[in-house]
Amino acid sequence: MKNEMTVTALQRLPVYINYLKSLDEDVKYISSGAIARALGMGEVLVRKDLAFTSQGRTRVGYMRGELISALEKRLGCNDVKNAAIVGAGGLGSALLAYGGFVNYGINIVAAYDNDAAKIGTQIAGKPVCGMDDLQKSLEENNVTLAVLCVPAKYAQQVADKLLSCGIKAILNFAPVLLQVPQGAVVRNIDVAANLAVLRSLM
Amino acid sequence: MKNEMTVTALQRLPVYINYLKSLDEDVKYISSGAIARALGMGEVLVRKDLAFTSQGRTRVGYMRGELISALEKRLGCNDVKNAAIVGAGGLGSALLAYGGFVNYGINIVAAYDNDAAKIGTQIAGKPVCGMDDLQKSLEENNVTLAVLCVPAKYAQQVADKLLSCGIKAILNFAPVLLQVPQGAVVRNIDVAANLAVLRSLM
DNA sequence: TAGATTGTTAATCGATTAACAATC
DNA sequence: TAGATTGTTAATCGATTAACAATC
Repeated sequence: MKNEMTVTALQRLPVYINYLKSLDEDVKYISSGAIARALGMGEVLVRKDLAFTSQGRTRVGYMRGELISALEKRLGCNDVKNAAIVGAGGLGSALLAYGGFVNYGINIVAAYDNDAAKIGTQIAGKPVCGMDDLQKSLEENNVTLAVLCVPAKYAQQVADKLLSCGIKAILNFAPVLLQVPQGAVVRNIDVAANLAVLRSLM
Repeated sequence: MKNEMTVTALQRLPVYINYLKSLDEDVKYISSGAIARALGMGEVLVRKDLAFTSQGRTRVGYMRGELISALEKRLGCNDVKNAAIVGAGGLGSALLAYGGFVNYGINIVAAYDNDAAKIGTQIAGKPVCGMDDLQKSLEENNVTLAVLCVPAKYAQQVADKLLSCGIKAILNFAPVLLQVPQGAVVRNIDVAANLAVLRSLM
């Protein structure tokens, strides 16, 4: 299993996983051509993306279950990783309650917020913690991955604090380009921008 | 102002807008080089992206306010467009309350849901409507743009209904590849997949 | 066997960057 | 003027697709 894979290709793995899981249970094997047609992609690209799994069998295709497992393994879904939601507003609360992360071996353990009215409460069964003694709390919860759902205005300063307390990767929903030190990883999701781009494609 | 612009380039326009708006008010002019450094991009790419605005002045750069206006105009932020949130669960409710869409001239007018307990109520001052007589309701609200926040299981069937009732573009949060007819536009945001990809980049 | 399918090498396509003339 | 900056043409880089040998 070779490990050189571009981010572009990596991003397609969840797409394959979702599609493969959506198939009827009695679909045991599937070819690159069938996947490509279903997803509107070129079949060579599908084969190239899936080649690392060594699951392809000539004349047969890929065994669905094994392929899903191999893709999940490549994405790191096997070793469960804890994550925290930072900012327990509307979006943060919704993500706390969202069950979709477990599919990728991600365990949302807590939210962090500095609203005294929220601290100590639970949302969707998960505790809302304060931001004092953040480092200790993150260590106790074994969290190095954060989802940042604070207002844009505070995003950079909260990110700075998170990174200084041991967070290594941030999924950022604020429409702000975070400045982070070498070694930290950030991905951005700007919902409003996505909707604006969609509108201009109508 | 030329109009041939790839989706790739189009997606960068909100990034420029956000950055330019974040600058101190007394920054009147800015060069492509300064923008590039701030955003970690190549400066030629910035110039290419901004050339359509005809705002660049040699030796001077771009006048910030005019540049923002030109970018907003290109994105279509000027003619305000109505949109609906479909699925008034946690995520849908959070998006109803989110104020960031107005920056792009998008007006969230209502939510749609088929939970009788929610229909007729308001969330963040916006009405939650039922899905009966959807076509009429969408027409009355003048909505052709929808944000789909229903569980994956129902995403395709709800999308079908939306499209049959006049919706032309869907921002889809369900981890499902929607099958839509020619002419309809879809963009997908899979939050869990994004977090999984981020994790595997740590 | 013949035919369907994989994986890889070479070619193409599209996006970014380099080079540079134009301008103020 | 000299120097800073733009916009565009040509070159490069990276990702996708075409061609094809290998295989069962």
